[in-house]
Amino acid sequence: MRRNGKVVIKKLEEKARRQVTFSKRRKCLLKKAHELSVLCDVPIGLIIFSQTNKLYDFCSHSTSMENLIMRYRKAKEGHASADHSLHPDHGSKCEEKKESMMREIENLKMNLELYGGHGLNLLTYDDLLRFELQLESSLHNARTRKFEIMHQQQQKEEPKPKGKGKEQGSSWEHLMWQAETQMKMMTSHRQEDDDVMCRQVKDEFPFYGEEQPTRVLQLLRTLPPSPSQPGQL
Amino acid sequence: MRRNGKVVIKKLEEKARRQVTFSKRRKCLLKKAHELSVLCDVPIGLIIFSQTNKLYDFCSHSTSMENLIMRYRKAKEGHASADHSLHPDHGSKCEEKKESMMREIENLKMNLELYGGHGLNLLTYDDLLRFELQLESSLHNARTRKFEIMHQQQQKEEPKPKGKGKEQGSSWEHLMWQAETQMKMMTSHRQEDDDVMCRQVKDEFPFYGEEQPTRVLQLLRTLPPSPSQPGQL
DNA sequence: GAGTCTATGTTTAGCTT
DNA sequence: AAAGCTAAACATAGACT
Repeated sequence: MRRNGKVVIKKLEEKARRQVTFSKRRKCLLKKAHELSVLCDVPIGLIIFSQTNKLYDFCSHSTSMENLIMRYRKAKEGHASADHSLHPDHGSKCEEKKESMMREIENLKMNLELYGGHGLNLLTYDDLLRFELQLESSLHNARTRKFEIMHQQQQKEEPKPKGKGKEQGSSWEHLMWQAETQMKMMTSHRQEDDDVMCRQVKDEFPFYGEEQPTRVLQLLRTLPPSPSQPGQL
Repeated sequence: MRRNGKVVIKKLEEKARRQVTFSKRRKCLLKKAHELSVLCDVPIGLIIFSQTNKLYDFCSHSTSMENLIMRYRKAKEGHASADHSLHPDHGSKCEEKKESMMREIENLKMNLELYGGHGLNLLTYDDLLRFELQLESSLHNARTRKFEIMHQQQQKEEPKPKGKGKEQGSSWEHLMWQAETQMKMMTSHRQEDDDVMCRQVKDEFPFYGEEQPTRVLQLLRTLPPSPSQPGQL
């Protein structure tokens, strides 16, 4: 015969039998939790520890265990005593952090977009002036760096003529000439209108070509394509 | 007839039916959790929220939900990964998201820092040239916007002289003069050296004065103070 | 441990009250 | 909503692999 009667809900004393039952029923319980969460579209969390301290858990698809714990605590708090001990909130910490990161990303993006000409109209006049100065300073830095590179390149090619102090003057002029030529080459496909050039450049935005090729590139490309050309004069 | 076939585990769309099923199955699930915890003498915690946010929970008698949560976190931490204090868990969901957000922030910051002169040495020469063009275009946009504002301001002050097309020429020159004067005033505290000016400007970086006064300001100020002045020539 | 089998007990969908 | 009914679907104890 199979069963000898209906099961009595009482601790199974035979270790082997207990283990088997645990295995079978646990599986089923997890399955049922899943079914309920799907059928009724509700958040469910289930935590089971075996006697050997192994964890078996389930959490409905649409949420996380931490979120459930947070909600659980909030719900308890509501009608129980303002209580106790252990980490008063751990889940909300995570959520908070994510939100603040989100805000940070928004800000960074907004600021980056300024350089694409987007959102300039949100600046005060004063900030606009400061922005202009900032750009000029950036330009200065970029050009300084450019000449630095060109200088290094040149030194590689002609390994030290003689006294170095004096000669720099003439090679410097050469550098300037070189720079201008290159710049002209880069902008040679530009049309009659400056704005066209601007847009062309913006479409090619990607910097950090070596270090973070895909990440930055991808990111910058997902920024709105800097549509706001400030009104024509 | 009663049943028409095996139950498909999919969200019940009829609200009434969903509610009934939730009630029946929830009761059963709680019962099963209890049975398992007694039969096999294991700690179990079950958290269910109804769609109306009502909490139904079960916790095996020998422990408490808080204790289970603690053990749950410890168990997750153990095998997940060997990293920092915060729970690396959420079955990777939360952590993954945070990490990707972190990466995004890093990228955005790196790009923003370029404008402060930081990290220019990581750019390829080619990217540097493109960056320079980008800056020029930004400058163009900023100045266009500046003149736009000045123009609007001026129109407010002298509400339309006569024919509007021709007069613009002269007022335009006035605008230019105004702009230059303002610019000089802003930069008047500048020292003998350009770089000093650059740093001054950078320390005052904040844009978006009106729209997002604290957020952006705060953020930009937390960026490294653009230390990398490209080497002197 | 874990899977299979099967008789039996339990759950539950669809219904009515 | 809740409670009861009933047959079909499902879970599972015990045995074996």
